[in-house]
Amino acid sequence: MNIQSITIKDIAKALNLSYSTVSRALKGSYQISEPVREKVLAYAREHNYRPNLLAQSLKNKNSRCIGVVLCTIPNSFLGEVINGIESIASSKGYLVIITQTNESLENEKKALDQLTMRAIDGLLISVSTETRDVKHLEPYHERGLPIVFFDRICAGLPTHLVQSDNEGGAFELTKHLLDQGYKRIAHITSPTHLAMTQERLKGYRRAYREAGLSVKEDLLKHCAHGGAIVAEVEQALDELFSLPEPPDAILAASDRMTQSSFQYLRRTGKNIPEDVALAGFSNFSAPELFSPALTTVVQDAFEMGKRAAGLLIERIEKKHKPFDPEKIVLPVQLQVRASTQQTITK
Amino acid sequence: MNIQSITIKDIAKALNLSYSTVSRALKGSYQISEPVREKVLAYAREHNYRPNLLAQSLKNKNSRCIGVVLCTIPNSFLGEVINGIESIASSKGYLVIITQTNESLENEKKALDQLTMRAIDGLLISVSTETRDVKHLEPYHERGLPIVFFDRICAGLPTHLVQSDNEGGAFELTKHLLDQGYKRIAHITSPTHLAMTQERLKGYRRAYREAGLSVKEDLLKHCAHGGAIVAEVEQALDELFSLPEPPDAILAASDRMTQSSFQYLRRTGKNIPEDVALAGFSNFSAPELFSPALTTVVQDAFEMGKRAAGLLIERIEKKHKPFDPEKIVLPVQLQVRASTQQTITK
DNA sequence: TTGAAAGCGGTACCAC
DNA sequence: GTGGTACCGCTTTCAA
Repeated sequence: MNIQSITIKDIAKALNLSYSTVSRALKGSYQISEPVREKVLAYAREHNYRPNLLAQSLKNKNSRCIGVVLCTIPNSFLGEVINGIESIASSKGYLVIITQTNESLENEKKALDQLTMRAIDGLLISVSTETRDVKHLEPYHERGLPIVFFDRICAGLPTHLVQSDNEGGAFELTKHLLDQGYKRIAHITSPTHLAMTQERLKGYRRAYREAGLSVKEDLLKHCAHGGAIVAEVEQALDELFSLPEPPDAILAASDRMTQSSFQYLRRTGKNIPEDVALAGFSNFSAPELFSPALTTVVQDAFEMGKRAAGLLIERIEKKHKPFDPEKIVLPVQLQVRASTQQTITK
Repeated sequence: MNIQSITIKDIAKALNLSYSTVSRALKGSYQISEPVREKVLAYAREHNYRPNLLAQSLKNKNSRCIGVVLCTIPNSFLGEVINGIESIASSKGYLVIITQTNESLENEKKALDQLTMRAIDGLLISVSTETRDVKHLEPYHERGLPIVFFDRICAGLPTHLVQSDNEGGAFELTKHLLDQGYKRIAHITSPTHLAMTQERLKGYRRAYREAGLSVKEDLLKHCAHGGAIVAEVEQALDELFSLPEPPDAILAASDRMTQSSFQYLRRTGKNIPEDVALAGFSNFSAPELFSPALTTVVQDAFEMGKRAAGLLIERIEKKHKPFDPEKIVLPVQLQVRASTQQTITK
């Protein structure tokens, strides 16, 4: 479909000018006489001239589009990240194209294919749970596509990274739970090969260590699809509560895992926080409206989007200058609410 | 940025063929000899040939992209609609480009501009609260851009519409509240000029009428930004609870309004459902986890996306055939929970 | 069956 | 300052 009204050639013919003159006039080129410029601009305005961005992109080899790859759009955390990205991108005149992986590496590759065939100027990516390395990204990186990782970063490419303080968040949350007297804190999280998972585990372990306690490995559960499938979270919980010593607290690694755990506990008649405490990395918009109100580690999603987009666009626009890969770690915020506060000490 | 490896011309030169032959071979054109075709395909595969979609689009005047315009991405209802759209679009090989209006007509126009300059093949749009007519869409429609309205439809264009049964949903919810003994049901909703608002009001009024009661007009509150701004919802509630006869129930028209109302009631110490009942059009993923569990009218968001995308792509692919504008009204589902069930009758 | 060439809409180099 | 023209990568008509 092409909704083009008139082209540069039409203007040139109508005004008896050459294509190049019209093109220059339209771009406000310095050396075009005032009268000609005005004539062109007036005609263009009057006939509602609109440049064909496809043609421009083809010629200029840039599209003023940035591609975003993430696992899923309907997600309170990622939704806000997207808004952060858009706020920066649109202010700089970039269109944002979002693609979803649904946690599949296959889809991730397809998305990259689609995006790059359309000549995006840069890429923001939060990898899928299935992604173990950056092999599929290397060809693009080598050809000069600016890439910035956000949220779920993946090592191996000398480029910018923007993420939350996963280690710190997990540490604080675990410490809080231990302080509240919970001792058997189950951690439901993503596959170990993800850097994010490792970082959170590190914080979790550090809190135990600093409390002089040892981690029970059977309380660590990894969901292959990062909680995207409710059944995998339920299975993890089934296993946890079948243990000789079941957990007295659940630390979930994402919105989806937190919610599925919540529903599970509710359904199986466990009282929160008396029987089991529940807390998670979560950006629900109203965690205080849950019953009980939910303790969360909140990430600055909007800021993450802004920073990632900012770094990406900077790289795009200083294309040929070398740069130092930056790693931005955004602070997270522990919000303690009723779901982890027991009145009596165990 | 262009991540192109090799072009058709490269292949042609390497194989000593003409551009056109290569182009045809790549497309599997019928009249290309088997050996030539295989040679081209093999070479292309080996050298990782990837077509330049921009060039194809420029030439073919179609881009296999569809544009989506909606108010905001981080929204549980619209997020699911997007997924519905993507499920159909990607299965048919279309890339989806989503743009947000944030409830501003100005942004809506800009988004349309961006999308059409990039030659989208079709448009899915849920208009902003500020949008009163389709004037800004007419030029595109007239030039042949297939358009399908979804969710917030806007009359005036002979095209497909996909929406929820707003009238029925509001009717059922209001009837339910009346049945529960609530008499002064406040309705917090969007501006009256939106068709959706009118339809819901119609259902609301019908329920009152059928119950033999008359509607108190001072219980109807319209939020100019559709609830996007928390303050406007709070102001509406302030006004409602300053009335000589304050409401005993709140019927909110969207997720955002429902949530803001919930927070307001909580903050001002009103008990739900004893002091005030609360219910709304809402697609929260876990309304049962709220305290109290929330009565909702749930829309089939995913289906809405699927149907809208399906109709659009059908129109795109049968471009020149005439068509009958269809209006699809999807059923909604009333889910009664604790927030509207009082134990004692007033 | 294959090739030559024009053209999609714009840009930019090179002349004048 | 302005014009002529080649070219971005691909498609397609027309000829051979």
